[in-house]
Amino acid sequence: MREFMNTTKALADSTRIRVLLALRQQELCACQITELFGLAQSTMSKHFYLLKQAGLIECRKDGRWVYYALPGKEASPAVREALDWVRRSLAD
Amino acid sequence: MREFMNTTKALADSTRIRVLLALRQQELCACQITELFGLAQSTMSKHFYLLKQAGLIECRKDGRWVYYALPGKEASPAVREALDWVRRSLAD
DNA sequence: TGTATGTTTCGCCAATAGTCGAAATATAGA
DNA sequence: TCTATATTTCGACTATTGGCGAAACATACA
Repeated sequence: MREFMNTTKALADSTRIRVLLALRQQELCACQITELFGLAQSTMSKHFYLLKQAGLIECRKDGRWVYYALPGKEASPAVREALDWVRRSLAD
Repeated sequence: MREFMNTTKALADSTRIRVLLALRQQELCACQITELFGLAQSTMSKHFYLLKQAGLIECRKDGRWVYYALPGKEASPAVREALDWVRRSLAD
């Protein structure tokens, strides 16, 4: 329950949902997503943190850059179900 | 997207999730749920409103009482998917 | 080592959301 | 009609959250 609420709260913001949608095709650098959204770096960093906290994205550090992506096969069933639900609901 | 965010926001509160869980077996009167949760009537009324707004519950008025229940077959696919996701995630 | 650049952390502020009590509304029954 | 009870609406308060800029941190490169 605790973990589930963590997930629902992570999904209850349109900026964070848009991040998940942006990552559907390929991983992206934090700066690319930030540029894309036109919000402050610090603001986006907080959104990334919340999504990561919930397991909905994962990150990979490469030099100065941090790349974010949707989790792969290793994701927990709960995370996979959540992401599947988002995908199905916003298939357009 | 707009409607989807409405749903995620409705799901992003543990009291409202608990309402959905309480209704899994059978419909309940507003006063029963309120009694069960120990919150003010006005507080619960607002929670019911938000859940109803999102289509996640429906209500039936009988005299002085209002009965709430999960939506039946007539629910939209979006609503059904959301409720299924909650059910699967909190199956314990 | 020093500088430039990408990212996160930290305060702070404004907007949103959860909570309550009181008042208003609706309905059953005396 | 009057009273009791169930519910909703309203106004206020508080907690949480999204937003920003500045400062701190990390890393590549001159």
